[in-house]
Amino acid sequence: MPELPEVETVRTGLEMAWVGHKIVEVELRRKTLRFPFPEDMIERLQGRKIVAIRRRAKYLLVDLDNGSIWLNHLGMTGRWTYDASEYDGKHDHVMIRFEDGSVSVYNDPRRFGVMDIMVGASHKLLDHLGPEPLEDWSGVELADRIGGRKSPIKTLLLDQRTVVGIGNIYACEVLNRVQISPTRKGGDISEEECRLLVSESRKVLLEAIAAGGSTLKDFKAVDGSLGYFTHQFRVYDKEGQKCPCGGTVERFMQSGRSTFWCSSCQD
DNA sequence: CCGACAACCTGACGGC
DNA sequence: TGCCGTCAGGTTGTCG
Repeated sequence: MPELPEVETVRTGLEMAWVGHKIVEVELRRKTLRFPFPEDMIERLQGRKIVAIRRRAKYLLVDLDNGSIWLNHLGMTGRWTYDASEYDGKHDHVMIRFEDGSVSVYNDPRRFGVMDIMVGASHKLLDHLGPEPLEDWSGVELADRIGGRKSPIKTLLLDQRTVVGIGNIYACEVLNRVQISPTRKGGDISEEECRLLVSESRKVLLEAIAAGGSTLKDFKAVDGSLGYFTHQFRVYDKEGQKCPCGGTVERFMQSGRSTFWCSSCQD
């Protein structure tokens, strides 16, 4: 489900619902998602007040009032909702109840999501992550990182070591907007093109955040609202349809993922 | 070191 | 109606 704009949309929603509230009850309906829940996750959350919710890459970092951090990743289909009146959906795996009686439920059909409690400031899953595209990224930085690489630029943009937050939708959209072929080798991308990739990536991500993310099937914000950036897709999931340039959108597989692009304007 | 690929899991959809 | 193959917003680990 979530790339940076979707995670950011969820973060904003959770921030409004959770910050300042104390967790009084946590219930786990199963022992694992992608990894097992930490043994002591329930005890570490119960009785804690949430003081802030941050995002690093596609991870949500929930700051607790004792200094520890509750790490969340939504995988492909993870979703938080609040004020869920029921907690018996087939894929409702986690429930947290706050002091004021409100309830939030984590639902995740494919269970690729992750939850963990960080004790220090670092975590194995965060160690290798590249720059935040909306903060400390630049054309020079990107050129540095992909220089000499033989992998296709599409694959490199998806690699969270190159830059974080970009997934399959936005990688396709950005490459179409800058008219670069997804098959170009990283090492063959000029510094000027890197600058272009950086500025256009930021633009697309910000537009998508403003639209509340992209809803393909099941993505929804915490309050249930849909993401409207889907309507601004130029190529993603548009095989056979018209690219804005007049060409036709094509699809092929790269490293196991579908790439949507237009051979008329991207080269 | 690098890149392709399978694996994790459920559900939706199209073809027969 | 059912069965099978394919694909889906992500990430990790393995193999050549």
